[in-house]
Amino acid sequence: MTSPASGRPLRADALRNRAKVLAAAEEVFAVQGTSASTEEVARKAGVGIGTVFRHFPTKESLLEAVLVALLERLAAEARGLRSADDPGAAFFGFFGRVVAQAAAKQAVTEALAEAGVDARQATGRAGPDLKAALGVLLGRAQEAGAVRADVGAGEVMALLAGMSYAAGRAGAREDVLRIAFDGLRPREAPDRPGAPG
Amino acid sequence: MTSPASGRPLRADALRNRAKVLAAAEEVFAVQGTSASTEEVARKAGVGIGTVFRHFPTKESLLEAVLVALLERLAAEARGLRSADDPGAAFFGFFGRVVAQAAAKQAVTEALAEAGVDARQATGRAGPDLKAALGVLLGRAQEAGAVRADVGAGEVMALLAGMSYAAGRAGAREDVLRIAFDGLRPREAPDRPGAPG
Amino acid sequence: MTSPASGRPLRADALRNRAKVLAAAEEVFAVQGTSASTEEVARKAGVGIGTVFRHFPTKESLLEAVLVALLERLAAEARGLRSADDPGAAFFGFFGRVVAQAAAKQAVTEALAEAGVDARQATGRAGPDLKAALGVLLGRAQEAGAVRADVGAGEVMALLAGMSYAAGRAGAREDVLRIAFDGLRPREAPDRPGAPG
Amino acid sequence: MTSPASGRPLRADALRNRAKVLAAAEEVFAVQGTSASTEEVARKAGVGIGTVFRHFPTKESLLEAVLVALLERLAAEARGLRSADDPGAAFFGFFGRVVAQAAAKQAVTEALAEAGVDARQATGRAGPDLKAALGVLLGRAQEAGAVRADVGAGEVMALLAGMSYAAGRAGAREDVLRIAFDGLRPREAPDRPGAPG
DNA sequence: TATGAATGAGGCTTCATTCAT
DNA sequence: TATGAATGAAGCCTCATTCAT
Repeated sequence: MTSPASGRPLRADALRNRAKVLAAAEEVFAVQGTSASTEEVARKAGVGIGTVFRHFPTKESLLEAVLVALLERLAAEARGLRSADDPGAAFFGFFGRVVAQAAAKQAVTEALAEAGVDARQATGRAGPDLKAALGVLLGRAQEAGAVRADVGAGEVMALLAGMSYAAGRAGAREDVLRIAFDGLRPREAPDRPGAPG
Repeated sequence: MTSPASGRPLRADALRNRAKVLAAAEEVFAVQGTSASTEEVARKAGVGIGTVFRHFPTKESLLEAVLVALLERLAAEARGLRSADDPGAAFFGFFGRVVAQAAAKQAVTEALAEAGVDARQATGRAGPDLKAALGVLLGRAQEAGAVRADVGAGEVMALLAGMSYAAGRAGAREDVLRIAFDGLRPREAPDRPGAPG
Repeated sequence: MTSPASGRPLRADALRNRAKVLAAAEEVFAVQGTSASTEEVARKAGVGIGTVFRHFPTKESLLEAVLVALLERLAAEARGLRSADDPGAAFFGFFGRVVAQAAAKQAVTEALAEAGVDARQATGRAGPDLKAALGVLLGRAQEAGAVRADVGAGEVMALLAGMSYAAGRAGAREDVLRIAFDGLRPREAPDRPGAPG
Repeated sequence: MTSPASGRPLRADALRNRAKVLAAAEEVFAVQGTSASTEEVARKAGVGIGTVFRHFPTKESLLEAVLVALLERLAAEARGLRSADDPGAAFFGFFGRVVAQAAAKQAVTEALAEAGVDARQATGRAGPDLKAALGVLLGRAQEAGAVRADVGAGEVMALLAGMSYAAGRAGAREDVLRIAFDGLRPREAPDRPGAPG
């Protein structure tokens, strides 16, 4: 997602501008919600409004780019945990960090929801990419017995979106996450200290 | 919520119009989101734009009224289940129906979120009312051993909002609810180290 | 100006309502300017908006009625001074009181201006009536040598409107009136008792 | 007053548009009063409504700009007469021309009134500037014995506003001005071409 | 006749998008 | 390519006026 739809690679300065705009948009939308004006984004980025529209021909496309960037970052983080020592901790840790981020940036929640809506469309490859990376974490956690076997990546994505929403709007956080985590754990309490023989 | 803020009760025809507007708003906001125009609401209600503003002097006040109406309806339903035979079924059934509604009406989710944000403010008494009614269902379900004892109404509200969001946006539904419900049920092995972090 | 244009005399209660509306309009327009809403007038009068429009079919007609009432009152006061002992004092005193009133009620200035615009039209008989009454005061003051002989009632009306405006908007009052009064006095008789007040 | 509040000077074409809008506003407000619509101003200026709001973010700010422009023009004219040969003629001539202008442009009267209301606030520096320039003309005319010594610039401003109002609304003009001028002249030197012999 | 609810034109303002500089 | 001025559709809201109760 670093070149324009047209194909041709951007000049270095144009690329830099694109990045500035994207960063500004991320922050502005995070703070003011997605109804913030494009002008505001331009101001924050220190470029003219025309430059914003040159890189993102539509406000919607700008919004999409922000969501894609967020999803890509999450996917990258998930991929980095692919071979963590403790698969359960990796999975739950990742889940928790995403929700914490979402509490601060509404756009994260939207990105997750968007990605969940069938995991294609607007966000292009980013949704499926995240889902795949999350699927790997999930699989390993399931193999390790830390997560019940009968849930799939799709459900976890949805749960993630829901918890992110709850974290951002409704005042809860840890308490609600605890419920979701317990719901994700194996019912039988497989091999965990403290369970019956 | 059937008389205007000003005082004196409305004439029968005015009351009818108020209801028409409210119903139209509910539907319009459900379908198009809360950014739908007031004009659209008026059109759907079959009244002039002036009539909408006579009853709800601000778009915000109209939105609030819609949310309050939704919350009141949910609270009423919850209160109706106060003495249901099977407290567990009552609680989980209610939870599930709310989420199902939310899948169709985005406004329900917003109402829940709004209500959760400390349960006062914009939605007035409606938020706390729902929380209280839900608390009763929860308490009985807990007494009956159908729900774990260490969760409160606030967390359930937040979970409800999150699940509603997930249901409406991310494509899931029953599968995700299953996880949440399992998380709410008492563990077979009550005390167990390892909470989310 | 106590019966409707239609002819038929009003019932006692209707007449009372008309008066209430007129009084309310006078006060509301005085305080908020002529852009105050008709609804506000109805509220102040304690009647329904429909009643206001029954008596004054147009906002403009209501405004006119207010102006006419003011002019009639001024004309009546002027007529009451017709045979005052000191014609000069009567003339200047009247002038000063009108200006003082105008400082508080913007509508007075508008009434005078309206009346001056040819002294007919909108305000009907009221403009000419005031002009005539003022003319009498002026004539006697001129005969008594208190006012220069080469000014007519029309010019005095215009001067009155101008001073009223100045008094209401620009911060002046007595100082400016003094200039106008000196301008009205005969050149030949420099010092003379009776200053503005 | 040729650059926007924001800072940086406007591009040539933008400056031209700003001027067009201002001129149009001046004319529209002159003819229809200050309640004329912004849309009308845009139409008259031959620009889109958005352009008007880009230069003047509020209707009030547009109105203010018009008043300021008028006051500045008057102040400039007054300053140009600072060293006129005949101070009396300069003073009275200026006074008369202002009133004549006001007869055509209602906005002039409002500008003067606004400026008189303490000579600050809305019109910023423009009010005091005019008052100062007028004060110079007045002072020289007083030194030359053409104007009585016991009036100040404030009173003259107020008188100017009043006469402007009278000229625009009440039908008078020269006759009324004559009264005001006589009121301004020194009492002691009734008929006077050029001063004492 | 009185009431006040209903109406809708019209006003102000915002903002995504286009285009001349 | 970058800039930011210009555009105008569209949104919210007010208010004079009409009309059913």
